[in-house]
Amino acid sequence: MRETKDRILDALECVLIESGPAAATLETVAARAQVSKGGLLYHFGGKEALFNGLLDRLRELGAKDASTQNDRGALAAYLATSSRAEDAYTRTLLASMRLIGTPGIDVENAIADSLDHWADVLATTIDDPLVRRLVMLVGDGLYLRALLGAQRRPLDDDLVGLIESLATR
Amino acid sequence: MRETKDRILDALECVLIESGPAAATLETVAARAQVSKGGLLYHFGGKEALFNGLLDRLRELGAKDASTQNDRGALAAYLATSSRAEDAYTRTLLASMRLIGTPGIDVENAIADSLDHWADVLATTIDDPLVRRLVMLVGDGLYLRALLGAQRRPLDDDLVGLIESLATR
DNA sequence: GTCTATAATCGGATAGAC
DNA sequence: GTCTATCCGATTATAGAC
Repeated sequence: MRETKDRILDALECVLIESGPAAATLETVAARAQVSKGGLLYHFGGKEALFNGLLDRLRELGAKDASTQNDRGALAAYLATSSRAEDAYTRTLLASMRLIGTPGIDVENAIADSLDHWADVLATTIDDPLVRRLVMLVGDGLYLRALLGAQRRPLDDDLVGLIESLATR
Repeated sequence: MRETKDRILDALECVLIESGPAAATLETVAARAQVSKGGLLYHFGGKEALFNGLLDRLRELGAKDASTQNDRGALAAYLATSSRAEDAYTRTLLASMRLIGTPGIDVENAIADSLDHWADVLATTIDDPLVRRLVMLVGDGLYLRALLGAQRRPLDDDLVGLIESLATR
């Protein structure tokens, strides 16, 4: 069976995305991961440690994503990722966003870093820093909509085309 | 002295923005508003009612904003608003965003409506629906950054210029 | 490494005085 | 309309068995 620690973090993501931070009690998360409260507390010393565990995973996945997609069409990849919640990275990011404002952990910085790391990836494709910032903001907007739970309608091809025409002019 | 109800909602906004939803207990909010827990509960029957009170305020301010800024340069107004947290509307919106994922109240819809109402305002300025969607997403991105607490650097004039050139082409 | 039981705390909500 | 006192349930965390 998969590492218990990972299973617990998966469970945390589920609970956060489905029911929000208030529902993410130790007991609920433990039950979802099929361990007892005590079992969970063996792996994560407390609630803060649990949440920080999620942020660690976010940083990990972010780094992996960056190295992978450096070569592919970065722009298309970025816009696609922002509007899709199926891949592990986006799931973790969305779950982490539910923790914004939790005292004692630096969610905001972890997320901002995670978003900003795309700027480096995009730099290989888009020369104009102004256009790059525009594209970043569009991506951020897509993430906000995803956070609001908007049905994840894939970005119109037309809109992608418009953005690409800017990126390559 | 200002209406107690309003003072309580002001206090709620402060607590939410400064310390997040977990810190927004009845006691903390009441203290900040300089009333007792009992006093707060006289005006809002419970926690859900309190939170819904904030969403009501959001809808109210949104409607007011819409009618006011219909005539001005809507695009510039929108982009400016998104990146500023001083005005009442943006404060309320940012505070409401901290409630995303709270069970029992429909924060997500209230916020999505609030953001979408700008689409109508922008329609008076931007004909192309594609460009309009692009501008909306940029605005959404600015709000996400504001939620993350990014120092609210005013949007570069250059970027506004780029967007305006799209809007009027 | 995982469990059960329990201690200690905190937060929401009620009742009733003023 | 506002306060204090109180109750009750939920939640975090600890202790110790297996």
